[in-house]
Amino acid sequence: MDVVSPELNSLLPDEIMDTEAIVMEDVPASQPDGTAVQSESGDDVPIPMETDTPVVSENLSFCSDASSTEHTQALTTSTITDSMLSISSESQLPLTLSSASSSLLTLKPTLATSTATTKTTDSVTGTSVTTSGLQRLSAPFTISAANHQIILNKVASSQAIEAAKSASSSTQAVKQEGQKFLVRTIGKSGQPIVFQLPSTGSKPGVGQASGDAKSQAPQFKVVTIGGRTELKPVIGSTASQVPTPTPQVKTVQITNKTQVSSATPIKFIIANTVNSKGLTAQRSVSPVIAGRVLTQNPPVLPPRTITLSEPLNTSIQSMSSKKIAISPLKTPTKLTVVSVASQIPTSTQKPMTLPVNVALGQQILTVQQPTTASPAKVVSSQSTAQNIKPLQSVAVGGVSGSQFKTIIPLATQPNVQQIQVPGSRFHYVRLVTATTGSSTGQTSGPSTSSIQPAKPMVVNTGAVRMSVPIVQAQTMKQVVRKPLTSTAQVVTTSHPQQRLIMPATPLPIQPNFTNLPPGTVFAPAPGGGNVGYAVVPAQYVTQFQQSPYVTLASSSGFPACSGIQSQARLPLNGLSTAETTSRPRKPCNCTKSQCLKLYCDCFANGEFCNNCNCNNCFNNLEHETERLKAIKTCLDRNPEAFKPKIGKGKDGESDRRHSKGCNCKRSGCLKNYCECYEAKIMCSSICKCIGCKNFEESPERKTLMHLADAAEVRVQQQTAAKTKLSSQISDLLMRTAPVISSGGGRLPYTFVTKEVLEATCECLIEQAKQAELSHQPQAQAERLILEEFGHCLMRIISSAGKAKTDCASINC
DNA sequence: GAGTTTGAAACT
DNA sequence: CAGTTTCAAACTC
Repeated sequence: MDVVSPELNSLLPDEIMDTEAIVMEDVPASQPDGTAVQSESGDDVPIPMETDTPVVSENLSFCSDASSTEHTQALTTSTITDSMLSISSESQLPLTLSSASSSLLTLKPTLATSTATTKTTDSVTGTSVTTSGLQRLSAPFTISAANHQIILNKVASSQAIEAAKSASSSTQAVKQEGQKFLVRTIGKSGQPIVFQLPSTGSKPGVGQASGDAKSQAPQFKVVTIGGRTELKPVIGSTASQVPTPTPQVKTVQITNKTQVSSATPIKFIIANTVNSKGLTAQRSVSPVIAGRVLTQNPPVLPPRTITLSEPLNTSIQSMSSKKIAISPLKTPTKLTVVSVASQIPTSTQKPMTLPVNVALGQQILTVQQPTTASPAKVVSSQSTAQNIKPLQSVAVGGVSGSQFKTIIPLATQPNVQQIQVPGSRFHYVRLVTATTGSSTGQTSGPSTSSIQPAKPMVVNTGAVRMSVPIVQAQTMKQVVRKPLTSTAQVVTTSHPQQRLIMPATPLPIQPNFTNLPPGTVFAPAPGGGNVGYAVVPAQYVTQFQQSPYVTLASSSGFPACSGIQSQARLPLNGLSTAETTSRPRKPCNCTKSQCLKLYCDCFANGEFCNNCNCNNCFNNLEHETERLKAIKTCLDRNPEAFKPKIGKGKDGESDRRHSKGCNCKRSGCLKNYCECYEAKIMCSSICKCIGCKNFEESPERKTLMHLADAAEVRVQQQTAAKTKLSSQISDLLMRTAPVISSGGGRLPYTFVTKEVLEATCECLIEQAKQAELSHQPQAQAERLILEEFGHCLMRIISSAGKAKTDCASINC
């Protein structure tokens, strides 16, 4: 993934982290204005994420400014499950699409002006749609569907509709209700898709659209990408028809733009023309597959990728070869949001507004830029949420100044906010000062934790060491990731005192919470106030919660660090917390690495050493500086160094598999040397092991499994036997003790002297030897030993009773 | 418990 | 990226 440039990153909201990639790529203005929409169906290889959280639902709210009358939106979605799509433009045409199921949605308004030129080119590597001229997105649209596709065409092109309908077996009822279009029975679930238009009804391009429709009939071609039919507009233009250079896109599997072909599922691509300078520039869109920026480089023009939050009207042309891959999300569903700005040269230059709300899974990301353009309204609806609570916030931008709406109400204390990242091993406690408490409480949404509600803590960040440089962002938002079953969260804020948790420079530390080992403290941005983020192991948070008032005033990050350095109970290598808690981590024995390299399991698991046998250990808060440096080094070497190695595999494969695969050569992957075997998973295709025997049908593996099971059974039996014996002894003591103690004598166990104990052990050992010599089964041997132990106890008790009786007689 | 084996991590 | 070295855990005796 390309590194975010500082200047671009400064414009990025922090919500972009851990979400689907959102890329806006701008092409220098050396070419006629156009829009290149790259629909791509790259490989479905999911990008490793910090969590294995599958995103079931997607919410996408896309709002862009088209202050001019020209506007083009192209929307192509695929694999949308429980998705919500909200598209809004400054041209007073907010759209809200809410769809469920895996409908393939294509929203492509035709060009509103006769000068518009759209040309679709295809190549082996991709398909691009180049739009020249300005376009207007206006209602009414023609909605047609074909194979879970919806085509919105402002022009009621009966031809296209009929063609689409004829090709579609699914029935749709397109109903226009005032400013709403209700498309029912879309897709498989029948979840209605609502295209909601602004109440003003002012659709600048309606009349014009009709004319355009006549003069320029929409041309849609059915393109099947990834086995799904996609309608791709082929819009002719009276203007200069500049052929679009064939985009050089990797992993594009669109082989035929006009014919149905089978390919991998296409990605979710939104192409939207927005207002910007240099509208004559042809804009090339780089598809992003699973967070991977696939740059299509025009033969002449360098690729340029801009962020959604970038003020396009000011800096598009000044940037070149800058890409930002926003928020790869670990999900099979790919999302690519491409926004292409175009503007009529003669139109009034208006400040670009590109508010974008992207809700992915349980997240809604909001990107907003101040604008002076006409108000835009984003209406987001989430009608298909299954496990999602009602959408808590809908960020609205596009109006002059900040016009965010629906900020998640925060129930937590303003000073301290806990962020729990699903799948992450760490909790993140946002450290704020009291002066910022009132505002930060509003803007951050730590209440996402469904497991550990935040509790008030007194945090003094003034002395917290800020070790990770973070450049202040223009907008400040927080990413709050929630478990799947939790409520969709939107954390949107424009509060200036919150900062972007994302390096503005290509820091080795990725903008990824899970990459941050515990103890990491984000430094406040220069002038950004004393707001820091401390990455704390989950255990620490738990401890903090147990002690509601914890003062973090130590320069070393946490006071009394030694006192809280108990072993963190964090999910390790894909194991659940319960698994890890039930199996305490082994203490390390590092001698040379100072426990600051991944050789050390403690360090690798993001834990402090505690009760370890290591020498010269630096993996503690006393050596925070060295530790953070080591963390940085590790992340520099491997950004995913601190991520669990065991993650979910592809569909159809085992749920758990090694992220990198093993490289075993001599162990046959049947010893704990093998990380796969150690994790109790089988080797996968990505393993590079030699002589692997750790596969499903392996007889060796089965044998080992049987042996392991047998051993486990034996352990359980022994445990049960010991428990039973203990119970029996306890009962026996309870029965005999009153009798003995009633006379004022000693209890039976007081007769267990050293000599008695040694004699008992000798008896037990002798019994074991006899059992071994007689080749008794282990279970039988254990039984005999236990019986002997019982006999010994009985003799002890009997002797004790006899001794007491004798004593009593003597006393008499 | 010492020594050996092993493979990941680190290094070149 | 490949080969080598380092390292600590796993394993054996």
